[in-house]
Amino acid sequence: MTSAEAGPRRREKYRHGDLRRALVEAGTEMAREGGPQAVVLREATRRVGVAPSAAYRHFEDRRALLDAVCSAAQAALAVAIEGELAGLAGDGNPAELARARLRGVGTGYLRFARAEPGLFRTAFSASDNLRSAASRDRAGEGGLTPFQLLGAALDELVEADVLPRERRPGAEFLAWSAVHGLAMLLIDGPLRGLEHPEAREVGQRLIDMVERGL
Amino acid sequence: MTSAEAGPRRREKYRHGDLRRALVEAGTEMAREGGPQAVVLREATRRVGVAPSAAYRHFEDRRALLDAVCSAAQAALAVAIEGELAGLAGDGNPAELARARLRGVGTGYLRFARAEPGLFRTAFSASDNLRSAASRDRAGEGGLTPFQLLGAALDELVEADVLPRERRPGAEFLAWSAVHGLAMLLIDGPLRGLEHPEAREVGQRLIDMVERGL
DNA sequence: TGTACATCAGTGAACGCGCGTTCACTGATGTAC
DNA sequence: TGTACATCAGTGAACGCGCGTTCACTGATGTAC
Repeated sequence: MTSAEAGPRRREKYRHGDLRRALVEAGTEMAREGGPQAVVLREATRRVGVAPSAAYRHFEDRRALLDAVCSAAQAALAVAIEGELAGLAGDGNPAELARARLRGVGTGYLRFARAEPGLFRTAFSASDNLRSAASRDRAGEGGLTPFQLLGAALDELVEADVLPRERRPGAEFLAWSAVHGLAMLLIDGPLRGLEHPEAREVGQRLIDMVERGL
Repeated sequence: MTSAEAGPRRREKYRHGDLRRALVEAGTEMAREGGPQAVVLREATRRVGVAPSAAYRHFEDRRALLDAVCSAAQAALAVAIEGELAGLAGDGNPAELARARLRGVGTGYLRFARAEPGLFRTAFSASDNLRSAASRDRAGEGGLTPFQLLGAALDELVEADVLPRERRPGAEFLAWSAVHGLAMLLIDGPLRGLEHPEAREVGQRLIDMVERGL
């Protein structure tokens, strides 16, 4: 920032300036293409145009880079869910809106899994280190992680008297299980290759089941 | 077989006799310890006590070995489910029995995932080649794959007039999604490390949700 | 404003590793005569 | 029953590969005087 001219190729300097971010972005692109396995430290430095050893100024080891990419993937999932929720209009009835928001979380989740299977798989390749990482890094624009977005939707359902309060504790694990499981079946399992309308339909049926069974 | 004495170390021969099976067993043991990634061709030959190249008499490549291990893992899952079903007594009421059998499928599935996370992950690391493999190799004692066991349980539910017939098509994907998703959360996800009573309880709640919502 | 200097982000060469796969081979086995 | 032989399952050495990681280094940067 200081007094650097806003020249076009100012990144071609000896000091990169933002190598950490650049490596995470390269790693995220690789995860998008091939899942967590494809996040290769040497390849990331190659894409950024830097020596392999340079990565060790910013990450302790390969796993630390992967953890950062994993956080980025979770944030991307959160953004996808937020995008799904943003379209929802509250036309009066709060119960209906709360229902629609829960469905939106599920729909956004499934949409992301199908659109970005590599990132989706990466988002769930957590190491134990990551559990203690700042949730900020795994959050979307609104500051909530995917899991927190689901929790918030369930809270709204309780507020709107749709979900009995005594059913609320632990409900996120039930809803998440169903949607997460379907996502896995759609991208890696026996439902792999199901095309858009059918995938969407089974997704809606599943969300129906959750709403009814919760 | 022919005229070999039933000596103790007859396997120490130059010709192994059943190398294919031995390699699949070694690979399965490795999968048990570390999931599909841990199925390493060279290591399998090492464990069996044979040269690496010997594997190529029985498998086209590493992926073919992994496919065989994957089938074995699915068969093990089927056996676990069968074991869960075997304990069920039919004391009259066929509707109750059908319900109990569906729950048994889910419970066996979850039990296996928690008891054998490596094999469980391996069972779902299917390659496209595997889709055309004989279902016999992926089946339990009764000849049904895990998926077919679930389908059969749902059929019984229809027969017993518990599940409306028009709800039956595609129902296996909904039930499977929920249970599979919870299994993933329990072994790799945020519910990792949940101990037996709690894990069992959330499993039962999930199965309740499926029964109610189906 | 000008110069000396400490800092530390990135370099480049090297390491050991274990993998999957290939190839010409060997020798125990069971069969044909 | 005995011998010659074809078969083919397993050998052993070698290959190229790309990985993660280390280490002594260098030189652009910003700061202290």
